[in-house]
Amino acid sequence: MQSDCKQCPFNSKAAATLSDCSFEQLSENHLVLSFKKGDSIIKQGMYSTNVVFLRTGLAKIHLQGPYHEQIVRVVKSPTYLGLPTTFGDKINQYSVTAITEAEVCFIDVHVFQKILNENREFSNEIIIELCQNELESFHRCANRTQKLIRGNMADALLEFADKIFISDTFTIPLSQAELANLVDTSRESVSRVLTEFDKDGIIKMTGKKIEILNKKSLKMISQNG
Amino acid sequence: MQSDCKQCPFNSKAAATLSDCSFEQLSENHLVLSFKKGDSIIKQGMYSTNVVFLRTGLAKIHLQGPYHEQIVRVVKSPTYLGLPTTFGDKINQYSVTAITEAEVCFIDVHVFQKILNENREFSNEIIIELCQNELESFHRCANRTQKLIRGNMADALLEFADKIFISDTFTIPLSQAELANLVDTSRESVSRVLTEFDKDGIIKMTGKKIEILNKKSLKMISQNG
DNA sequence: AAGCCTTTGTGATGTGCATCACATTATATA
DNA sequence: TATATAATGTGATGCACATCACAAAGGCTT
Repeated sequence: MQSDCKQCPFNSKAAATLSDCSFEQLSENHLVLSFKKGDSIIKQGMYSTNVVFLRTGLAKIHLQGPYHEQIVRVVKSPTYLGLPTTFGDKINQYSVTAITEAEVCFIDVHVFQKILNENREFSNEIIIELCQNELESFHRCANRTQKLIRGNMADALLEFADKIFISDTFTIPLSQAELANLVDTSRESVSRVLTEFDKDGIIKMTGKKIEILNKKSLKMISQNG
Repeated sequence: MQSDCKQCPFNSKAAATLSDCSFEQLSENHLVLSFKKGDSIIKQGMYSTNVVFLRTGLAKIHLQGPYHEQIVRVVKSPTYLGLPTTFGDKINQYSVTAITEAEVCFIDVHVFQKILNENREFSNEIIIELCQNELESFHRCANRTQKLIRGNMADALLEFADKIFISDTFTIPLSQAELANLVDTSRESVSRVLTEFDKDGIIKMTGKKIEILNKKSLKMISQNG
């Protein structure tokens, strides 16, 4: 399925700088697919020659660690995915899986490269995004390894509220086992910490729904133990 | 101090694609400085409008974590540093410190940006490098958090041997306290593990010099506990 | 609604490693 | 050469968290 990229409401900031000609190339050389929760969008170890643009929905970036699956981060549309594969050896070094319904554009590498070369602003935006990712990785990694579980769980909840859902009430589209892989703990610890937070009146859990009642406390926990 | 960049023997793969004109711009708009071990090249929190090219020597990329300093990784010349600062808010988000004698070129951002825009190959190379960094970060982070100390120490030693010094005998230009910040442990654990490895005949320590005697064992330890 | 599989809650137990504490050895400085 | 300072080695202790082991509850499927 093709579509007119210029009309796409999820046109990224980077894409906004493209020439009409480039838009046309994009429109004619991409594929839009729909994914259901749990569907694999990018699979670690597989060959691929597409750049992926997550148009709508949420996804998890994850990879096989030495002992268990590791969720690197949760991403929100609109965003590009799989750039390292595209510019590397074409073998996906990580997986991306939809954690909500999602629409995804697959763009052929050669087209993407061509557009990149013909649009300076666009390639600058891509570089900027990659740099931001690098910084985020650094800080995320330092935090995860230095903080205790309660701190990391607090961070995760705050990120869902402030970055992903932009709301203090949300339903995390991950099981506790997945949360554990995101926060670097065991499933059991996730359960324990969440019920602790609930008992302390910091959050309110109703089924899988979470409401943050006391953001200040969460931030305190994030900073101390 | 200026110099002719085209003659620079540490001309990166990326730079090799530059036009003569760009080389001239580079030559006229950069500064070469020498650093001694321990000197700060980039300082977290400081304003900066320079891209840094590490021409010779080794450096550590490090940042302030929530509880203690964290060494993100050790880098080897030739390599660019501080790109995220350049393309971000111009405030350094991490520090870089020389861990051996080092020569460094400071290139003005505007010149660098201009060269980037005028040389597609060059900007492609930069994108590729950033993508590789991202992948490396992912894997490094997954390993560090999942493996036990012995495994992480083994990885560190293997990296020094295979990636940094390209030799099984080397002197790590870091104190054990710094190694601890690199490997996510305590100084004491670093000491204990190293003496363990030495007693087991896996490495031979002579002062600060380390000789890897049994690389197979190190790889085993890296994979298991 | 019955049965099955997945997800979640919670106690009991064990352990890897941080932390503390101090001895010992290198390195720098006067 | 003496003296302060930093870097290392090594034991003893404690604790955060993984792991194990079930029970309970939700969500499927037929």
